[in-house]
Amino acid sequence: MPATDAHHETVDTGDHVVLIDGSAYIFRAYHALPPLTRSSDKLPVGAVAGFCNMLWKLVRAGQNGGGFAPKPTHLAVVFDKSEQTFRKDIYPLYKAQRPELPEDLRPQFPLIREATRAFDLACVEQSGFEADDLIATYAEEAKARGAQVTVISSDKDLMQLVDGLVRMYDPMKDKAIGVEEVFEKFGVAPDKVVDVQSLAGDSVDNVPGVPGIGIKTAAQLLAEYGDLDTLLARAPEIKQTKRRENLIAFADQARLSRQLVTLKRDVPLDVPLDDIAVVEPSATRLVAFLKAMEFATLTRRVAEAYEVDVAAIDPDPGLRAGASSLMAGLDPATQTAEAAGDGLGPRVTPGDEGAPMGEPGFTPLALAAARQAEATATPVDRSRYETVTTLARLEDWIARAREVGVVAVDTETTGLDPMQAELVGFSLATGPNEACYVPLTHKGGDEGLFSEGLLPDQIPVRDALAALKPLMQDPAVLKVGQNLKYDWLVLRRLGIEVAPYDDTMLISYVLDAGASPHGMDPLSMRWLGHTPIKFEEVCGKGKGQITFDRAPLDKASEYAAEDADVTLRLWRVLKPRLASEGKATVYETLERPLVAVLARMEARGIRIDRQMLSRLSGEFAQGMGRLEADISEMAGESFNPGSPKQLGDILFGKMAIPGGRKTPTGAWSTGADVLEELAEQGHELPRRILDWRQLQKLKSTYADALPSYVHPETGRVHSSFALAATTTGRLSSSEPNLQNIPVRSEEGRKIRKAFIAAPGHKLISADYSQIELRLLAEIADTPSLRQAFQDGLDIHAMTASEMFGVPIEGMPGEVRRRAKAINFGIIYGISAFGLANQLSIPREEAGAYIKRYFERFPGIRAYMDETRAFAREHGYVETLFGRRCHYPDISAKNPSIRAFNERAAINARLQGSAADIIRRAMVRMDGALEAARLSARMLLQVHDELIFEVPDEEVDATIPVVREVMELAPFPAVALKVPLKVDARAAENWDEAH
DNA sequence: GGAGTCACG
DNA sequence: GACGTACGTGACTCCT
Repeated sequence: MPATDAHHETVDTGDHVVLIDGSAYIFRAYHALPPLTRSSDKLPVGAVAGFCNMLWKLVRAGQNGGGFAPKPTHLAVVFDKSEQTFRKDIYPLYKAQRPELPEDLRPQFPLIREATRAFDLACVEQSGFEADDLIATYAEEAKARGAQVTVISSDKDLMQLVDGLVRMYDPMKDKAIGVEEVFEKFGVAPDKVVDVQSLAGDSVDNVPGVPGIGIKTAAQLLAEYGDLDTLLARAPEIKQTKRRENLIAFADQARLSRQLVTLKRDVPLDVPLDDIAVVEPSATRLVAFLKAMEFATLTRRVAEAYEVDVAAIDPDPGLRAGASSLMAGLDPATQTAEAAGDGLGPRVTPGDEGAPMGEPGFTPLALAAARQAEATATPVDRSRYETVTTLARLEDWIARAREVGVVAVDTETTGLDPMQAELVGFSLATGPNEACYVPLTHKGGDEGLFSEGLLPDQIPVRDALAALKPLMQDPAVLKVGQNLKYDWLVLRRLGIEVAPYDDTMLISYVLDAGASPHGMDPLSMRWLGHTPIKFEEVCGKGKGQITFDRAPLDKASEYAAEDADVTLRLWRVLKPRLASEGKATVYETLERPLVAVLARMEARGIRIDRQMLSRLSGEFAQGMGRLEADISEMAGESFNPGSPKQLGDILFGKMAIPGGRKTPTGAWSTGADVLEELAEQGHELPRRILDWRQLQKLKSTYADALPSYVHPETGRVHSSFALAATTTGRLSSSEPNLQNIPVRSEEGRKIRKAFIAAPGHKLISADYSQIELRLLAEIADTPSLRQAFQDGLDIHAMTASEMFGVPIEGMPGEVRRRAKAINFGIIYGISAFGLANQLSIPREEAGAYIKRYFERFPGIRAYMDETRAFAREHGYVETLFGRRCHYPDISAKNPSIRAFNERAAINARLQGSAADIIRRAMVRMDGALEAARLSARMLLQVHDELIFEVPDEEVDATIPVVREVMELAPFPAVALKVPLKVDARAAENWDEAH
């Protein structure tokens, strides 16, 4: 090893002093380099590896023509020592926004100091001073002695040091920064950089600057006025009103900023400049260190250069795997961060329209990766949350949200129903652990006549909402929620329409439907390795549960702020996956816009005729009473017909009727199919039971329950539509479920008649005809089926004719019924057993039908085989529009589980494509109606049907618009060969419109 | 809280 | 030849 000039101690002309900003290096390396871990124990060492490679290149400079000339004669790695610096003393907010250190970065700090020592290089830090001040002081002294200086850092705060003798060097971009580069960045020479920074401020370090002045303006002003002091003195001359006023009003703030950004060049150095001379390292010690780190390549290189035997040197015992406590404090989230990082390639599937670039919340991949890492690696620290009690602090948070451009929002209310719950407070998050809760109507104080029991120190609701509203509607700030439709509705009732927004639940749904749940707690566990506070821990559960406004405020505040914190972290992790997995279009076209569409539908609600339902309830009760009398007489005893257990005992025990089946749990099966069969054999009791059950269902689930859902103020029923509930992309409806209102039986349709239009209005029902069969013809590419749809044939009759050779004219009903059952069976991923069951025919016969079907309609079998194979290989299937439905058990060893998943996967492509189509129609519907100046409003969606409420006089004009939007919904994303057909009708009630 | 049943597409 | 089935939901009632 050719020796460095070891005699070199006194710095003078011709020397090259290299100063490395250690802390900055670690951060940049951490974010720029892959999350490398030591293989034996997963110790994170990415930054250390980069650092060692850099040091090696530096000390080897000149030996192999390396570009870092001249070779360093003096070198120090400089670190920040403590948080408390003179800058904090003059301005406490300085660097107050610094995020918590990522968990897998923290252990790398001591390692980097170790690495510096292993290279026998100086490691410098001094309490009370930032690394930048030390660097400035060394640079200043070296320069004074005529030496050349290189500062290894890309920190703009150091750019003020650059001049003819001092240059900077960006280790990540491998790029030198001289006077010219500084001018490019700041628009001024290096000696004016401080003045620019004093004016422009710095949001990262919390340097205030002068409002309304950025780097460009600052440079321009300085070009005109020379320097900061002159500018501030002559500020009254400035023409632009706002700028002039700000410069005068914030002159002191500018001067304070100058104190903050000006580097101290006269720190009394603990380690004198002469002591940082580069000396030859001990090859043994260096190799021992590198070996302990398990940097195979570098270890070999160093050993070769020094001509030492790697095998003869033991890894540093204090650092090698298992011997150190460096892993302590690392939590499982670190592993998650690595796993997540792996999925982050720059890969974007062609054809995907990608994440919209100009939109708030868009982040370049590299930054997204850094944020993602930070979100997962920074442990949740609830002690850092703030409970906001003053309007001024709320304004601060709102300003911070504007600065960041992305804010997570969560509302806390008195209940689960967004149409009725009252707002209690809200939380915001702008970064990991950077979250607050704003309590508004928490109670617990004395419930006096005037105080309403409100706790003190809460911002008046009106003031808080007035402050919040502009942020929630600011087009430049992305609002992130988890199940945002809830918060959207709560806020809309208070006059706030949130936009633009993202929903982490929906992002997860697009990426992982069928693979994992999308609730906040499971998402937090899965992606952050963090268990949030449970609602029950705050409000209790069961009978003793209290509303959120009565919970202890400290606990409530932590809970609420954490929800926003976790939501923002999830967004940072999940959002980049949309682009990298090619699902941004699915999210943007089929999910996100539906939040507002569905929220508006839910808010409208639908009118019901309570009197009619009450009358029906009485009718049903009478019918049940009569049946109960018959039933006890036939059974010879009185029992509860609603108890399957008791009924089973009566039918198959006491009466000993043969042909009973057992449920999977061993109980007698008394399902409708079983009772139906017994009834056909002539048994009277099962018939009565079936009738009784029907009435019981209609009475309890519909006639009695629906009126209880009528909203006290709107007088209408507001269902809730879930966007992320099914594996296939369908919506679901609940509380009440308005997607299963009876229609198949005469008695049941009486319920449907109770859904009515407002006075002067009609209900329009528009439904897709045979949409899933049409999609089967399309996706399975079956010409005869396609032709049948193009010719407008009766598809079931045509199927029957094709299979059984019966002419369509005069076809017996039974023949068509069988064909219809087969068509449905195909959609469900047919099995001989299932078809046999459905048609009550022997399995062999059903098998023969299926065989016949496959022969007559080539393409169907291939479609099913292909779908099975694809699902098996990928674990998911995709709809026509790219929605993914996951089937993790598709390769289960258990044949029945496997077959079940195969059928579900086959069905999912059809059901899911149909769901996508109606979603597209819904997204466009409001705009189309508005463009046609129609006031029709969507009220409900029932999978292939949309229900509207329309003024009488607009009915005729509305139907064609609705039909067109629905029939053309697939375009332009997909051009179907098979036409879609929509039937639409208007009437006073839902039954007659359908 | 799970099981059984049944309403819908 | 196993295995036990049509696909996707939500609400109500029993009963442990």
